[in-house]
Amino acid sequence: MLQVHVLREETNRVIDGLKKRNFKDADSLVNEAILIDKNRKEVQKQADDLKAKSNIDSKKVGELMKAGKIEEANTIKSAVALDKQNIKSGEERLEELEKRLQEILYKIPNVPHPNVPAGKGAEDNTNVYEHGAVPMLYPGALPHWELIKKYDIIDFDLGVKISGAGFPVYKGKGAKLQRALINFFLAEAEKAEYIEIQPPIVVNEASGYGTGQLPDKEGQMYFATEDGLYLIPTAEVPITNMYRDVMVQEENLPIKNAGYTPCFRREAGSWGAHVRGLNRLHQFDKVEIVQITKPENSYNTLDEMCLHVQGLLEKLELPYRKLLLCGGDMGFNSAMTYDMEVFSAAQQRWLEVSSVSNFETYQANRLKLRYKNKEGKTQLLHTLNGSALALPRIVAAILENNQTEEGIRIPEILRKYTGFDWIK
RNA sequence: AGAGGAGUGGUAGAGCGGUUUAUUGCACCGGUCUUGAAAACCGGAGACCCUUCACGGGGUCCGGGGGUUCGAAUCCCUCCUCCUCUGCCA
Repeated sequence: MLQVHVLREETNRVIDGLKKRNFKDADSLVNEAILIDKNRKEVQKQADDLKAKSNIDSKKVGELMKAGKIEEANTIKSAVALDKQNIKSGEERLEELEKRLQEILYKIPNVPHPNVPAGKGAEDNTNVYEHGAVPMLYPGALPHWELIKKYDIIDFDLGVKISGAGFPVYKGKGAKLQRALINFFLAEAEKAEYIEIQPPIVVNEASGYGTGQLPDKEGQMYFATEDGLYLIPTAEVPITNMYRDVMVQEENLPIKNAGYTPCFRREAGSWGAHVRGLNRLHQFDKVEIVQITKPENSYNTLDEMCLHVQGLLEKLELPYRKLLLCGGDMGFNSAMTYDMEVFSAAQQRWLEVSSVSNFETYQANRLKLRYKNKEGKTQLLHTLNGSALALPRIVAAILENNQTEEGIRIPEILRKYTGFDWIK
């Protein structure tokens, strides 16, 4: 969430920025937040002054009692009791105002970076880079949902039987390919000096709020009602929340973490025509990279993280393009996002396999994630994350792009992880 | 899961209803001394909110929340976490 003082001091920048997202209520929400905050300050001032007075009076009671002046003490006592009433009602109003302010702030998305183009949706994203040639497939080449049956490596029907749609079972070389990719991604992350994390894959409510899945997106997460825990939709949630309420030492920056986890998404309402096979699942595997940086470094870091992801795709010999998302297509929390899409040759479609974002202070403000700068001032840090990478669509592209009449060729770089060169 | 114990500033650890603006040691930072360092001595240190152009001032924070009281780190309730013992189980 944005800081109120930013709304107050940079009102026009915020409102103009939000308009790039097509965010309709920008004017009214921002102005309402400023107004409530002003009100809040007045109420707090009154309550604080009254508290200061009753603190002094209470101390006086103690002194008078000690001196044996019971009469005078009792007079002050009753005065303090009256002040207490007023303090209590002031605090109730304060609490109410703070709650209302918070609710409004939760509704305001992050302000896009100046370089983010305005736009409504996917059609307004900017293609900033393309790499690799689209492979020519032999006649009769198959989409991945046919290939997995032909070679018996992933079984959706079995998943339906034991869980439901969107929970595939990986078998034999399918399972090993999956495991090989995870190991490859983690090894590459380690080379890039990310510390590996194995976090819990269920999180509490506070963590959901910390990274911004709550309060709005609870419908997208699986929820264990008995224990009040959510299944994570991405490793971003547990990993970034490790730093909730943390004051980082400057010499420990930047923080670089990478983690492999399964991810769970209910995908309520997002099932449609293009979601066959591995294109969209309720459970999938992903390696996520997370960085926490000083504000002045975060955009260099965003580039660095993109290049890391691009390197992975190049090593896997997958043709890809890099998109700068427009305001309307960006996630709620993000100030700037690049998507990486691989070309899946049999489907003849671009598939999103990574999303790399800079949240600036938007998450850090909720998380209370800060450091002390050289002047000794406490400052919010910037958080960033990116998929490196999400597995299912990578698997789909590898299967489709590398198919031959003899079988599916495993990319060179993966062979030491899979232990086999072909799926036949 | 049951019984008992405990959660205090970076850390260790006092305080158990009003001289606490929370003792003190260690660690930390600054200074004196020293060629330099160590030791010694002196001094300083937190977070958040409000107020002020600024100096400063006020408020809140002793695991979280609630209560008793004129006044709570201190008493009561509740939740969380940790430790010990018992039970159960990968």
